[in-house]
Amino acid sequence: MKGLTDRQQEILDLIKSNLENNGLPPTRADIARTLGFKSPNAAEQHLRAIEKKGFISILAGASRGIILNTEEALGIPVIGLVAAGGPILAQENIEKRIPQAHNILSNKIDYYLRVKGDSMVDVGIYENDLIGVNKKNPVKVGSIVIARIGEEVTVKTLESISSNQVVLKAENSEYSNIEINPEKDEIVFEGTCVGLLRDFS
Amino acid sequence: MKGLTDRQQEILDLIKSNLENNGLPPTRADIARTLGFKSPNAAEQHLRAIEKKGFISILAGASRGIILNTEEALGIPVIGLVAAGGPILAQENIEKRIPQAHNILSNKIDYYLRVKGDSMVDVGIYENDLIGVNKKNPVKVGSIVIARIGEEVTVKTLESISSNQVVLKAENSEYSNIEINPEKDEIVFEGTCVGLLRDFS
DNA sequence: TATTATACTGTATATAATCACAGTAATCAA
DNA sequence: TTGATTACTGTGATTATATACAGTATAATA
Repeated sequence: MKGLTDRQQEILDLIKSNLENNGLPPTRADIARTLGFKSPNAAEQHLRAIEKKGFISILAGASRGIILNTEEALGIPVIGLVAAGGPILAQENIEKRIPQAHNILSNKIDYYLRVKGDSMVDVGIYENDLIGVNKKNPVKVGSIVIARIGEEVTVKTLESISSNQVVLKAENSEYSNIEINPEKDEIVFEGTCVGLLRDFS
Repeated sequence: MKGLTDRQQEILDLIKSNLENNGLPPTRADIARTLGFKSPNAAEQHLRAIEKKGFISILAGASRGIILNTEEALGIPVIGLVAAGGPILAQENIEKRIPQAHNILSNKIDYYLRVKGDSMVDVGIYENDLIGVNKKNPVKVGSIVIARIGEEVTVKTLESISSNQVVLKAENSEYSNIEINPEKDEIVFEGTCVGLLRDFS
């Protein structure tokens, strides 16, 4: 799945905004009109290119038959138990997907992670809550981070960080801090916590 | 906005499922095929009737030009400050709407209410969280209820209830319980808390 | 250097889809 | 018992839409 050109991206965005604002995909003529093409065939050919790259599917013969294949359309993955060893977002860790509805949470969520244990109750994060994780947010002192230490994934507040010591703070007085020497033990920051979902039973 | 007949409801449901599963609205022929009509015109006439009752809009001349006007399509209202006196869901209380994406929270959410104050921190409900409120859930002892006492709306745990005393418990040791005699003071249960959304900044 | 991909215009056509018109039949309210 | 609403069949015109074919031009790739 290669990357889209600027023009192709523009068309993909147009399809998304059409779906969002009007509730249906655009026609070739719609696209041509909006982007100023004089021929609907220009839109047709762009759509073919975008389909070839895997971002959409085109239903043959159907009017407005454009289906999004983007991650957004699939939904945001919910990660339950993380299998030891592999990457968090590996297929086998995906418990389900939930529709991406922006505006629900204001920050970009790459995936949801189901909380195990009660080490963060003092900041209102409870067992079985889903925390929204952003992979690219800069990890900074004071933010709640998702860290992988060896094969274990944990959620803690980043207390301090330096070249030879990382301190992760559990927000529960019954737990003690985790201190890691990154020169000796492997620690990877998977992202920061930017949102939270909770179901009451 | 009158109610739909069974058949009309069936067609509205079909439109919704088509949108959800295929990402685009059905054609008249699609509807006819799915429901076993021998004429696409049967679908046409049902759509007109549904439009007349206000549940959809039909875009003249556009293929698949069916737009949902249902509450689900508009999104779930988010209630900020509740104006004194009026009903919670009054237009002026609606801060914004967020897309209804089922699967996000498993329970039915009628509206979201922005939390004021810290009276529920001990059960992990913080100021500015959005709590998902279900209006029809049976109010029972132990559940978190949204209650209107006189003109004020409050979120508390229902501690006990009888004909002459309702006890609402603040989940914060710095607050004391609220005791109300429903024979003297007006108390209305607006719903129960079934979900929670939080944004981390 | 030939080839492929990108980014279009322009024309044409088959067919997908809306939608009007003409009926039939049953139910329900005035 | 007349009219309105519901719930369809059946036909066909009109138009909306997808999509093939024939070009032009530029930039990147092999």
